[in-house]
Amino acid sequence: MADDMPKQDLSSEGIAAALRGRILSGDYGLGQRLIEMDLAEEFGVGRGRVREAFRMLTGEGYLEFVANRGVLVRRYSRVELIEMGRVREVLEGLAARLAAERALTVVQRHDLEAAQARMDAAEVAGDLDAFGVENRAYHRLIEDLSGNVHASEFITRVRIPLIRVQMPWEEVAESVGRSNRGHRVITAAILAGAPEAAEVAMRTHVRDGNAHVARLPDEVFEGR
Amino acid sequence: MADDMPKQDLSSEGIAAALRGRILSGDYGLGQRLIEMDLAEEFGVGRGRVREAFRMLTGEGYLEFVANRGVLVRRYSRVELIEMGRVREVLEGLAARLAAERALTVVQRHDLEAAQARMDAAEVAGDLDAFGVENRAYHRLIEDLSGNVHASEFITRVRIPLIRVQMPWEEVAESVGRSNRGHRVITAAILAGAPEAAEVAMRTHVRDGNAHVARLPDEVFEGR
DNA sequence: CTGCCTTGCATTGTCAACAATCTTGCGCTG
DNA sequence: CAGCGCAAGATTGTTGACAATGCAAGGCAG
Repeated sequence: MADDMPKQDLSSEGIAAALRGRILSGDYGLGQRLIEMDLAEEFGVGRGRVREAFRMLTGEGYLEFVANRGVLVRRYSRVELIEMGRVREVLEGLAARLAAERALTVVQRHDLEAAQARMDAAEVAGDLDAFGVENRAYHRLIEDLSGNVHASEFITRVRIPLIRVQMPWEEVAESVGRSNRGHRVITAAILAGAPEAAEVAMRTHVRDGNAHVARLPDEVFEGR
Repeated sequence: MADDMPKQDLSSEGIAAALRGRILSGDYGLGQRLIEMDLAEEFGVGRGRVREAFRMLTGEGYLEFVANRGVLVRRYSRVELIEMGRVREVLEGLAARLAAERALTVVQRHDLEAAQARMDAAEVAGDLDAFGVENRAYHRLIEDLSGNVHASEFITRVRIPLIRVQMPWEEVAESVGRSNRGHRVITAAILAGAPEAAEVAMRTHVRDGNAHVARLPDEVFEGR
Protein backbone atom coordinates (compact mmCIF):
# COMPACT_ATOMS: atom_id res chain seq x y z
CA MET A 1 0.00 0.00 0.00
CA ALA A 2 1.33 3.39 -0.95
CA ASP A 3 2.11 5.51 2.06
CA ASP A 4 2.32 8.86 0.33
CA MET A 5 -1.34 9.75 0.58
CA PRO A 6 -1.67 12.86 2.76
CA LYS A 7 -2.63 11.69 6.26
CA GLN A 8 -5.74 12.73 8.07
CA ASP A 9 -5.52 15.67 10.41
CA LEU A 10 -3.86 14.32 13.56
CA SER A 11 -3.31 15.70 17.03
CA SER A 12 0.18 16.05 18.42
CA GLU A 13 -0.35 12.81 20.30
CA GLY A 14 -1.41 11.09 17.10
CA ILE A 15 1.68 12.29 15.28
CA ALA A 16 3.85 11.24 18.20
CA ALA A 17 2.27 7.80 18.13
CA ALA A 18 2.86 7.48 14.40
CA LEU A 19 6.50 8.47 14.73
CA ARG A 20 6.98 6.21 17.71
CA GLY A 21 5.67 3.35 15.62
CA ARG A 22 8.08 4.13 12.81
CA ILE A 23 11.02 4.17 15.19
CA LEU A 24 9.99 0.94 16.87
CA SER A 25 9.41 -0.77 13.55
CA GLY A 26 12.84 0.26 12.36
CA ASP A 27 11.31 2.37 9.61
CA TYR A 28 13.42 5.26 10.86
CA GLY A 29 17.00 4.21 11.46
CA LEU A 30 18.96 5.16 14.54
CA GLY A 31 20.54 8.57 14.14
CA GLN A 32 18.23 9.54 11.29
CA ARG A 33 17.37 13.21 11.23
CA LEU A 34 13.72 14.18 11.06
CA ILE A 35 12.71 17.35 9.23
CA GLU A 36 9.80 19.29 10.70
CA MET A 37 8.65 20.68 7.41
CA ASP A 38 8.58 17.34 5.62
CA LEU A 39 6.50 15.70 8.33
CA ALA A 40 4.22 18.70 8.64
CA GLU A 41 3.50 18.41 4.94
CA GLU A 42 3.08 14.65 5.07
CA PHE A 43 0.58 14.83 7.92
CA GLY A 44 -1.06 17.91 6.49
CA VAL A 45 -0.56 20.03 9.61
CA GLY A 46 1.48 23.03 10.72
CA ARG A 47 5.04 22.71 11.96
CA GLY A 48 4.03 23.52 15.51
CA ARG A 49 2.17 20.27 15.95
CA VAL A 50 5.09 18.26 14.64
CA ARG A 51 7.42 20.13 16.98
CA GLU A 52 5.26 19.26 19.96
CA ALA A 53 5.26 15.62 18.94
CA PHE A 54 9.07 15.84 18.76
CA ARG A 55 9.26 17.23 22.28
CA MET A 56 7.06 14.46 23.65
CA LEU A 57 9.22 11.83 22.03
CA THR A 58 12.39 13.43 23.37
CA GLY A 59 10.89 13.31 26.83
CA GLU A 60 10.13 9.65 26.30
CA GLY A 61 13.67 9.01 25.13
CA TYR A 62 12.96 8.15 21.51
CA LEU A 63 14.45 11.27 19.96
CA GLU A 64 17.50 13.38 20.55
CA PHE A 65 17.28 17.18 20.40
CA VAL A 66 20.18 19.13 18.99
CA ALA A 67 19.90 22.90 19.29
CA ASN A 68 19.33 24.58 15.93
CA ARG A 69 19.66 21.22 14.21
CA GLY A 70 16.34 19.68 15.15
CA VAL A 71 15.81 16.09 16.17
CA LEU A 72 17.22 12.73 15.25
CA VAL A 73 16.31 9.23 16.27
CA ARG A 74 18.29 8.64 19.41
CA ARG A 75 21.50 6.71 18.98
CA TYR A 76 23.07 4.43 21.51
CA SER A 77 26.71 3.73 22.08
CA ARG A 78 28.00 0.26 22.81
CA VAL A 79 28.31 1.16 26.49
CA GLU A 80 24.73 2.39 26.59
CA LEU A 81 23.55 -0.75 24.88
CA ILE A 82 25.21 -2.88 27.50
CA GLU A 83 23.79 -0.71 30.28
CA MET A 84 20.32 -0.98 28.82
CA GLY A 85 20.80 -4.71 28.49
CA ARG A 86 21.21 -4.99 32.22
CA VAL A 87 18.13 -2.93 32.81
CA ARG A 88 16.24 -5.11 30.38
CA GLU A 89 17.41 -8.14 32.26
CA VAL A 90 15.79 -7.15 35.54
CA LEU A 91 12.69 -5.63 33.95
CA GLU A 92 11.90 -8.67 31.85
CA GLY A 93 12.68 -10.78 34.89
CA LEU A 94 10.11 -8.75 36.80
CA ALA A 95 7.55 -9.21 34.05
CA ALA A 96 8.01 -12.98 34.16
CA ARG A 97 7.73 -12.93 37.95
CA LEU A 98 4.53 -10.89 37.86
CA ALA A 99 3.03 -13.14 35.20
CA ALA A 100 3.74 -16.14 37.41
CA GLU A 101 2.28 -14.38 40.46
CA ARG A 102 -1.02 -13.62 38.83
CA ALA A 103 -3.86 -16.04 38.53
CA LEU A 104 -3.94 -16.34 34.75
CA THR A 105 -7.18 -16.99 32.95
CA VAL A 106 -7.66 -20.06 30.83
CA VAL A 107 -7.37 -17.95 27.70
CA GLN A 108 -4.11 -16.37 28.87
CA ARG A 109 -2.63 -19.75 29.65
CA HIS A 110 -3.64 -20.95 26.23
CA ASP A 111 -2.07 -17.88 24.59
CA LEU A 112 1.20 -18.56 26.32
CA GLU A 113 1.21 -22.19 25.32
CA ALA A 114 0.36 -21.27 21.76
CA ALA A 115 3.18 -18.73 21.59
CA GLN A 116 5.58 -21.35 22.89
CA ALA A 117 4.29 -23.85 20.33
CA ARG A 118 4.85 -21.41 17.47
CA MET A 119 8.45 -20.87 18.54
CA ASP A 120 8.96 -24.61 18.81
CA ALA A 121 7.57 -25.09 15.31
CA ALA A 122 9.88 -22.41 13.91
CA GLU A 123 12.83 -24.00 15.66
CA VAL A 124 12.06 -27.44 14.25
CA ALA A 125 11.51 -26.00 10.79
CA GLY A 126 14.80 -24.12 11.07
CA ASP A 127 13.00 -20.92 10.06
CA LEU A 128 15.14 -18.20 11.65
CA ASP A 129 12.98 -15.30 10.49
CA ALA A 130 9.85 -16.87 11.89
CA PHE A 131 11.64 -17.64 15.14
CA GLY A 132 12.70 -14.01 15.43
CA VAL A 133 9.13 -12.82 14.94
CA GLU A 134 7.68 -15.33 17.37
CA ASN A 135 10.44 -14.59 19.87
CA ARG A 136 9.45 -10.93 19.97
CA ALA A 137 5.77 -11.84 20.22
CA TYR A 138 6.54 -14.16 23.12
CA HIS A 139 8.38 -11.51 25.10
CA ARG A 140 5.62 -8.99 24.51
CA LEU A 141 3.03 -11.50 25.59
CA ILE A 142 4.79 -11.98 28.90
CA GLU A 143 4.86 -8.21 29.37
CA ASP A 144 1.12 -8.18 28.82
CA LEU A 145 0.57 -11.08 31.19
CA SER A 146 2.50 -9.21 33.87
CA GLY A 147 -0.29 -6.65 33.92
CA ASN A 148 2.22 -3.89 34.74
CA VAL A 149 2.06 -1.18 32.11
CA HIS A 150 4.97 0.75 33.57
CA ALA A 151 7.27 -2.24 33.34
CA SER A 152 6.04 -2.74 29.77
CA GLU A 153 6.76 0.84 28.82
CA PHE A 154 10.30 0.72 30.11
CA ILE A 155 11.00 -2.65 28.52
CA THR A 156 9.84 -1.28 25.18
CA ARG A 157 12.30 1.57 25.55
CA VAL A 158 15.34 -0.47 26.49
CA ARG A 159 14.55 -2.73 23.58
CA ILE A 160 14.75 0.07 20.99
CA PRO A 161 18.48 -0.17 20.30
CA LEU A 162 18.06 -3.86 19.57
CA ILE A 163 15.75 -3.25 16.63
CA ARG A 164 18.50 -3.17 14.05
CA VAL A 165 20.97 -5.19 16.00
CA GLN A 166 19.13 -8.45 16.17
CA MET A 167 19.68 -9.36 12.53
CA PRO A 168 23.15 -10.83 12.95
CA TRP A 169 21.83 -12.52 16.06
CA GLU A 170 19.50 -14.63 13.95
CA GLU A 171 22.32 -15.86 11.84
CA VAL A 172 23.61 -17.91 14.70
CA ALA A 173 21.34 -20.88 14.20
CA GLU A 174 22.80 -22.75 17.09
CA SER A 175 21.69 -20.07 19.55
CA VAL A 176 18.07 -20.65 18.58
CA GLY A 177 18.09 -23.98 20.32
CA ARG A 178 19.67 -22.51 23.40
CA SER A 179 17.29 -19.56 23.36
CA ASN A 180 14.19 -21.68 22.99
CA ARG A 181 15.30 -24.01 25.75
CA GLY A 182 15.26 -20.91 27.97
CA HIS A 183 11.78 -20.06 26.74
CA ARG A 184 10.46 -23.47 27.69
CA VAL A 185 11.78 -23.11 31.24
CA ILE A 186 10.16 -19.68 31.55
CA THR A 187 6.86 -20.87 30.11
CA ALA A 188 6.75 -23.81 32.47
CA ALA A 189 7.55 -21.65 35.50
CA ILE A 190 4.84 -19.13 34.67
CA LEU A 191 2.24 -21.83 34.05
CA ALA A 192 3.25 -23.51 37.31
CA GLY A 193 2.83 -20.24 39.19
CA ALA A 194 6.47 -20.17 40.31
CA PRO A 195 7.49 -16.48 40.41
CA GLU A 196 11.01 -16.95 41.68
CA ALA A 197 11.82 -19.61 39.08
CA ALA A 198 10.23 -17.55 36.32
CA GLU A 199 12.26 -14.47 37.20
CA VAL A 200 15.54 -16.35 37.47
CA ALA A 201 14.95 -18.14 34.18
CA MET A 202 14.04 -14.93 32.36
CA ARG A 203 17.03 -13.07 33.71
CA THR A 204 19.36 -15.83 32.61
CA HIS A 205 17.71 -15.93 29.22
CA VAL A 206 17.99 -12.17 28.62
CA ARG A 207 21.56 -12.17 29.89
CA ASP A 208 22.44 -14.81 27.32
CA GLY A 209 21.04 -12.60 24.58
CA ASN A 210 22.99 -9.61 25.85
CA ALA A 211 26.22 -11.55 25.59
CA HIS A 212 25.75 -11.53 21.82
CA VAL A 213 25.41 -7.75 21.82
CA ALA A 214 28.72 -7.30 23.57
CA ARG A 215 30.45 -9.03 20.67
CA LEU A 216 28.95 -6.90 17.91
CA PRO A 217 31.27 -5.04 15.52
CA ASP A 218 31.64 -1.27 15.90
CA GLU A 219 29.86 -0.43 12.64
CA VAL A 220 26.53 -1.25 14.26
CA PHE A 221 26.83 1.75 16.54
CA GLU A 222 27.25 4.57 14.07
CA GLY A 223 24.02 6.30 13.26
CA ARG A 224 24.42 7.10 9.59
CA MET B 1 14.09 36.19 47.68
CA ALA B 2 11.07 37.44 45.83
CA ASP B 3 10.26 35.23 42.90
CA ASP B 4 8.14 37.64 40.92
CA MET B 5 10.95 39.27 39.00
CA PRO B 6 10.53 38.46 35.32
CA LYS B 7 12.87 35.58 34.52
CA GLN B 8 15.58 35.73 31.94
CA ASP B 9 14.82 34.47 28.48
CA LEU B 10 14.93 30.69 28.70
CA SER B 11 14.87 27.93 26.13
CA SER B 12 12.17 25.28 26.23
CA GLU B 13 14.59 23.00 28.00
CA GLY B 14 15.31 25.68 30.59
CA ILE B 15 11.62 26.20 31.25
CA ALA B 16 11.08 22.46 31.46
CA ALA B 17 13.90 22.22 33.98
CA ALA B 18 12.44 25.03 36.07
CA LEU B 19 9.00 23.43 36.10
CA ARG B 20 10.46 20.01 36.84
CA GLY B 21 12.17 21.51 39.86
CA ARG B 22 8.94 23.05 41.10
CA ILE B 23 7.14 19.75 40.78
CA LEU B 24 9.90 17.80 42.49
CA SER B 25 10.11 20.32 45.31
CA GLY B 26 6.39 20.07 45.86
CA ASP B 27 5.93 23.71 44.91
CA TYR B 28 3.25 22.56 42.47
CA GLY B 29 0.84 20.12 44.04
CA LEU B 30 -0.40 16.94 42.41
CA GLY B 31 -3.29 17.63 40.07
CA GLN B 32 -2.56 21.34 39.95
CA ARG B 33 -3.41 22.92 36.64
CA LEU B 34 -0.74 24.98 34.90
CA ILE B 35 -1.77 27.93 32.73
CA GLU B 36 0.30 28.52 29.61
CA MET B 37 -0.26 32.24 29.55
CA ASP B 38 0.72 32.80 33.15
CA LEU B 39 3.98 30.94 32.78
CA ALA B 40 4.72 32.56 29.44
CA GLU B 41 4.37 35.93 31.10
CA GLU B 42 6.40 34.90 34.13
CA PHE B 43 9.29 33.64 32.03
CA GLY B 44 8.93 36.46 29.56
CA VAL B 45 8.51 34.21 26.51
CA GLY B 46 5.82 33.23 24.05
CA ARG B 47 3.27 30.53 24.79
CA GLY B 48 4.82 28.22 22.25
CA ARG B 49 7.92 27.69 24.29
CA VAL B 50 5.93 26.95 27.40
CA ARG B 51 3.82 24.50 25.44
CA GLU B 52 6.92 22.66 24.26
CA ALA B 53 8.20 22.48 27.81
CA PHE B 54 4.81 21.01 28.79
CA ARG B 55 5.08 18.35 26.11
CA MET B 56 8.56 17.34 27.25
CA LEU B 57 7.41 17.00 30.82
CA THR B 58 4.41 15.00 29.69
CA GLY B 59 6.73 12.57 27.98
CA GLU B 60 8.81 12.35 31.13
CA GLY B 61 5.74 11.57 33.19
CA TYR B 62 5.60 14.76 35.24
CA LEU B 63 2.54 16.29 33.60
CA GLU B 64 -0.77 15.06 32.33
CA PHE B 65 -2.27 16.44 29.13
CA VAL B 66 -6.00 16.93 28.91
CA ALA B 67 -7.33 17.92 25.50
CA ASN B 68 -8.56 21.51 25.41
CA ARG B 69 -7.91 21.82 29.13
CA GLY B 70 -4.15 22.02 29.12
CA VAL B 71 -1.84 20.30 31.57
CA LEU B 72 -1.86 19.43 35.21
CA VAL B 73 0.72 17.89 37.48
CA ARG B 74 0.27 14.20 36.90
CA ARG B 75 -1.62 12.21 39.47
CA TYR B 76 -1.10 8.53 40.07
CA SER B 77 -3.73 6.10 41.19
CA ARG B 78 -3.09 3.64 43.97
CA VAL B 79 -2.76 0.83 41.44
CA GLU B 80 -0.20 2.74 39.41
CA LEU B 81 1.76 3.56 42.53
CA ILE B 82 1.93 -0.09 43.46
CA GLU B 83 2.92 -1.07 39.93
CA MET B 84 5.66 1.52 39.86
CA GLY B 85 6.77 0.37 43.28
CA ARG B 86 7.50 -3.07 41.93
CA VAL B 87 9.48 -1.62 39.07
CA ARG B 88 11.39 0.52 41.53
CA GLU B 89 12.13 -2.54 43.55
CA VAL B 90 14.00 -4.34 40.79
CA LEU B 91 15.66 -1.21 39.41
CA GLU B 92 17.04 -0.07 42.73
CA GLY B 93 18.04 -3.67 43.34
CA LEU B 94 19.94 -3.57 40.07
CA ALA B 95 21.64 -0.30 41.03
CA ALA B 96 22.82 -1.81 44.31
CA ARG B 97 24.06 -4.89 42.47
CA LEU B 98 25.97 -2.83 39.93
CA ALA B 99 27.50 -0.67 42.65
CA ALA B 100 28.72 -3.80 44.38
CA GLU B 101 30.06 -5.23 41.13
CA ARG B 102 32.18 -2.21 40.34
CA ALA B 103 35.58 -1.52 41.76
CA LEU B 104 34.73 1.62 43.70
CA THR B 105 37.34 4.30 44.21
CA VAL B 106 38.45 5.32 47.67
CA VAL B 107 36.48 8.53 47.34
CA GLN B 108 33.31 6.68 46.34
CA ARG B 109 33.64 4.30 49.26
CA HIS B 110 34.08 7.25 51.56
CA ASP B 111 31.02 8.98 50.11
CA LEU B 112 28.92 5.92 50.77
CA GLU B 113 30.16 5.60 54.33
CA ALA B 114 29.56 9.29 54.93
CA ALA B 115 26.00 9.07 53.59
CA GLN B 116 25.36 6.12 55.87
CA ALA B 117 26.84 8.03 58.82
CA ARG B 118 24.57 11.00 58.19
CA MET B 119 21.51 8.75 58.19
CA ASP B 120 22.69 7.10 61.40
CA ALA B 121 23.13 10.51 63.01
CA ALA B 122 19.65 11.60 61.96
CA GLU B 123 18.22 8.36 63.30
CA VAL B 124 19.93 8.78 66.69
CA ALA B 125 18.87 12.42 66.88
CA GLY B 126 15.32 11.40 66.00
CA ASP B 127 15.28 14.05 63.30
CA LEU B 128 12.73 12.67 60.83
CA ASP B 129 13.08 15.48 58.33
CA ALA B 130 16.85 15.10 58.18
CA PHE B 131 16.47 11.36 57.85
CA GLY B 132 14.12 11.82 54.92
CA VAL B 133 16.58 14.12 53.18
CA GLU B 134 19.55 11.84 53.82
CA ASN B 135 17.53 8.82 52.80
CA ARG B 136 16.87 10.32 49.39
CA ALA B 137 20.51 11.35 49.04
CA TYR B 138 21.60 7.82 49.91
CA HIS B 139 19.44 6.22 47.26
CA ARG B 140 20.60 8.69 44.67
CA LEU B 141 24.20 8.05 45.61
CA ILE B 142 23.76 4.35 44.97
CA GLU B 143 22.27 5.13 41.58
CA ASP B 144 25.37 7.16 40.81
CA LEU B 145 27.68 4.45 42.07
CA SER B 146 25.95 1.96 39.78
CA GLY B 147 27.33 3.91 36.84
CA ASN B 148 24.23 3.05 34.83
CA VAL B 149 22.51 6.24 33.68
CA HIS B 150 19.58 4.39 32.17
CA ALA B 151 18.77 2.66 35.41
CA SER B 152 19.06 6.06 37.09
CA GLU B 153 16.70 7.69 34.65
CA PHE B 154 14.03 5.05 35.09
CA ILE B 155 14.38 5.06 38.86
CA THR B 156 13.87 8.81 38.88
CA ARG B 157 10.69 8.38 36.90
CA VAL B 158 9.15 5.68 39.04
CA ARG B 159 10.00 7.79 42.07
CA ILE B 160 7.97 10.78 40.88
CA PRO B 161 4.68 9.73 42.47
CA LEU B 162 6.38 9.37 45.83
CA ILE B 163 7.17 13.07 46.05
CA ARG B 164 4.14 13.98 48.08
CA VAL B 165 3.47 10.61 49.48
CA GLN B 166 6.53 10.28 51.59
CA MET B 167 5.39 12.83 54.16
CA PRO B 168 3.10 10.49 56.10
CA TRP B 169 5.79 7.87 55.76
CA GLU B 170 8.13 9.95 57.85
CA GLU B 171 5.59 10.20 60.62
CA VAL B 172 6.10 6.58 61.42
CA ALA B 173 9.14 7.03 63.59
CA GLU B 174 9.43 3.36 64.24
CA SER B 175 9.96 2.63 60.57
CA VAL B 176 13.08 4.78 60.54
CA GLY B 177 14.92 2.21 62.61
CA ARG B 178 13.77 -0.61 60.39
CA SER B 179 14.58 1.37 57.27
CA ASN B 180 18.05 2.30 58.40
CA ARG B 181 18.80 -1.26 59.43
CA GLY B 182 18.15 -2.12 55.79
CA HIS B 183 20.49 0.65 54.68
CA ARG B 184 23.30 -0.72 56.80
CA VAL B 185 22.96 -4.16 55.24
CA ILE B 186 23.02 -2.65 51.76
CA THR B 187 26.00 -0.43 52.54
CA ALA B 188 27.96 -3.34 53.95
CA ALA B 189 27.18 -5.54 50.94
CA ILE B 190 28.26 -2.89 48.46
CA LEU B 191 31.48 -2.16 50.33
CA ALA B 192 32.17 -5.90 50.57
CA GLY B 193 31.68 -6.25 46.82
CA ALA B 194 28.80 -8.71 47.22
CA PRO B 195 26.40 -8.03 44.30
CA GLU B 196 23.88 -10.72 45.06
CA ALA B 197 23.58 -9.72 48.71
CA ALA B 198 23.37 -6.04 47.80
CA GLU B 199 20.56 -6.63 45.32
CA VAL B 200 18.57 -8.85 47.65
CA ALA B 201 18.94 -6.39 50.52
CA MET B 202 17.90 -3.43 48.39
CA ARG B 203 14.90 -5.23 46.99
CA THR B 204 13.74 -6.16 50.44
CA HIS B 205 14.29 -2.61 51.62
CA VAL B 206 12.33 -1.03 48.79
CA ARG B 207 9.58 -3.58 49.16
CA ASP B 208 9.23 -2.63 52.82
CA GLY B 209 8.78 0.98 51.81
CA ASN B 210 6.19 0.04 49.22
CA ALA B 211 4.19 -1.77 51.88
CA HIS B 212 3.58 1.63 53.48
CA VAL B 213 2.24 2.98 50.23
CA ALA B 214 -0.29 0.21 49.98
CA ARG B 215 -1.76 1.28 53.32
CA LEU B 216 -2.13 4.98 52.49
CA PRO B 217 -5.57 6.52 52.80
CA ASP B 218 -7.50 7.30 49.64
CA GLU B 219 -7.25 11.06 50.08
CA VAL B 220 -3.62 10.97 49.04
CA PHE B 221 -4.61 9.96 45.53
CA GLU B 222 -7.01 12.73 44.68
CA GLY B 223 -5.46 15.71 42.98
CA ARG B 224 -7.14 18.70 44.56
C1' DC C 1 -37.00 26.87 44.04
C1' DT C 2 -34.89 23.90 40.62
C1' DG C 3 -33.17 22.76 36.27
C1' DC C 4 -31.92 24.05 31.67
C1' DC C 5 -30.36 27.09 28.21
C1' DT C 6 -27.59 30.87 26.67
C1' DT C 7 -24.21 34.03 26.58
C1' DG C 8 -19.67 35.75 27.72
C1' DC C 9 -15.05 34.85 29.33
C1' DA C 10 -10.90 32.34 30.04
C1' DT C 11 -7.94 29.27 27.98
C1' DT C 12 -6.16 26.19 24.71
C1' DG C 13 -5.30 24.77 19.58
C1' DT C 14 -3.37 26.10 15.31
C1' DC C 15 -1.13 28.44 11.88
C1' DA C 16 1.68 31.39 8.91
C1' DA C 17 5.14 34.84 8.84
C1' DC C 18 9.51 36.47 10.24
C1' DA C 19 14.13 36.10 12.65
C1' DA C 20 18.12 33.45 13.87
C1' DT C 21 21.14 29.83 12.92
C1' DC C 22 23.58 26.33 10.58
C1' DT C 23 25.29 24.03 6.32
C1' DT C 24 27.11 23.98 1.84
C1' DG C 25 29.20 25.20 -2.24
C1' DC C 26 31.73 28.73 -4.61
C1' DG C 27 35.33 31.79 -5.52
C1' DC C 28 39.22 34.17 -4.09
C1' DT C 29 43.91 34.31 -2.39
C1' DG C 30 48.36 32.77 -1.29
C1' DC D 1 46.13 23.22 -5.38
C1' DA D 2 44.93 23.82 -0.48
C1' DG D 3 42.82 26.85 2.74
C1' DC D 4 40.00 30.52 4.00
C1' DG D 5 36.19 33.54 3.94
C1' DC D 6 31.60 34.53 2.13
C1' DA D 7 27.20 34.36 0.42
C1' DA D 8 22.99 31.62 -0.62
C1' DG D 9 19.91 28.15 0.69
C1' DA D 10 17.82 25.20 3.96
C1' DT D 11 16.11 24.47 8.45
C1' DT D 12 14.99 25.55 12.99
C1' DG D 13 13.40 29.08 16.67
C1' DT D 14 9.89 32.20 18.10
C1' DT D 15 6.14 34.98 18.18
C1' DG D 16 1.54 37.13 17.75
C1' DA D 17 -2.93 36.69 15.84
C1' DC D 18 -7.02 34.21 15.17
C1' DA D 19 -10.12 30.13 15.67
C1' DA D 20 -12.10 26.59 18.54
C1' DT D 21 -13.25 24.79 22.77
C1' DG D 22 -14.85 24.40 27.44
C1' DC D 23 -16.56 26.48 31.71
C1' DA D 24 -19.19 29.42 34.71
C1' DA D 25 -22.55 32.84 35.74
C1' DG D 26 -26.87 34.58 35.06
C1' DG D 27 -31.49 34.55 33.26
C1' DC D 28 -35.67 32.25 32.11
C1' DA D 29 -39.25 28.78 32.11
C1' DG D 30 -41.62 25.28 34.60
